[in-house]
Amino acid sequence: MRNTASAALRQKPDCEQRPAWSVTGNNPANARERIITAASTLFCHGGFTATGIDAVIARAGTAKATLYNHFPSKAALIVAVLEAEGDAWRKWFFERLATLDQTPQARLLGAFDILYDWFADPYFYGCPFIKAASEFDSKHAAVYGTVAFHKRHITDWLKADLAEMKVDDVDHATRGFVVLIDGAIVAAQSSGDPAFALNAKHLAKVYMLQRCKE
Amino acid sequence: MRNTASAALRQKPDCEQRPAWSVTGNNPANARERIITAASTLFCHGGFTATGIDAVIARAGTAKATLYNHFPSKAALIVAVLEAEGDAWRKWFFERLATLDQTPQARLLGAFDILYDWFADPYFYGCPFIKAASEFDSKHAAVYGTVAFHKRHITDWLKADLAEMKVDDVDHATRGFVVLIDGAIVAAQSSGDPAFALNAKHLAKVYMLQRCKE
DNA sequence: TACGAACCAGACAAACCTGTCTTGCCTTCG
DNA sequence: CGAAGGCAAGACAGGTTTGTCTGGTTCGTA
Repeated sequence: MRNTASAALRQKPDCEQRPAWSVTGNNPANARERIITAASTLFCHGGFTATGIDAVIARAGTAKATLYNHFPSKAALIVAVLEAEGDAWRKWFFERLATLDQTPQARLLGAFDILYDWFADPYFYGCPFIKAASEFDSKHAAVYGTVAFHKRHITDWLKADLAEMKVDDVDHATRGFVVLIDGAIVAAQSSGDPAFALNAKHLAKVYMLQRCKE
Repeated sequence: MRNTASAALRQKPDCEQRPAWSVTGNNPANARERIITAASTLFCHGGFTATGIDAVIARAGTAKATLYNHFPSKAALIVAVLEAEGDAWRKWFFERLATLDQTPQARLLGAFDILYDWFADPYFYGCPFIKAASEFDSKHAAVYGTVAFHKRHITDWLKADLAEMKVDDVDHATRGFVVLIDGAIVAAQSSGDPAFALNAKHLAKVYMLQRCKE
């Protein structure tokens, strides 16, 4: 194997750090959380398949047996990572959302400012669920279950706010906001420019001016 | 290795087919094209890293030496696949775009109908460039070069049409359309519902009504 | 102190992955 | 005809991956 070009496809595990919104950033005594934290960082930066178990335990500082004591397989670890990432992200996002003005308009527009802060984090790595849906086929039911669960949370929130605004067609409007949010995430991640959140916000504002009854 | 749960992370290579827009769908005598075609299908469905060289040559019906005669490494094959996918997709997209009315408004809105047809293809697997940008770190320069090249084509087209429309701020408007297109792709792919193209189209229409000078 | 749970370290097996090389078939062209 | 080149088939090497197992250490509690 003299051809070493494939080494360019593997990542160096040292430089990745946890983003600010993550709860499990510091080193807790609990081995399970250390594994989840290390795996989240490595999976989300280097890819789920490309990152090996050995890299995870090296970063977590645990034994391999400990990992397989907590998770029956790498596939189960991936699902657990996605669940933990979703929990932490939603906690961060909805807590920040709760500090905004109590009108649905203010929340819907302010959400894009929160997205901006997410994108501007120096350790921003994109949305783990979009990554997982990109990397795995839809046949992987467990992975796609976590994707659907997260997306359901977002759409439930959007629907509630849009219904409160008495918008014409709540479902239609919700799907429009899903497009704006997903698009902002992908554009910001693939370009590295967090300002796409503000472009999405502007589209949302124009939409709300034209669509809102009151 | 009695624990076989990780088998759930690998794909069955038989069921994937080429989408309708693909040019290299049929089996040409040329070995290089057969490899590109097979690799495109397998990579885009099963993931770039998770798909092995053996699966590619088995589907292409070639020898391993033939593959390494045409491509120096798997990393080079991935780049070649992305370039071929981009060429074929842009050819399909812009040829369909050319059949639309010759006003920039008609082209910009009609583009979302073309996206709808793309999403509705039974073998739609999302955007290879979004997949690649999700799976690989931005440190992989060759991969990210193809992503930037493709994105540049799209933004150049958007900018030309928006400038022709004499929209207020062409760059700002272009970024808004990038959000709409990326969002429609991701929402449609992760949900399997092509109608997100029409939600994006509606947002574009509202935006153009409010923003266009004439 | 004794005990047990949790954990670290690392050897190990079996499979798989990338990349190289050999052999031989078949086509094409001088 | 004969040489050459493209290609299929597949063995092979070296490394990596997931997952298991053993042995020893630490820590909390009775």
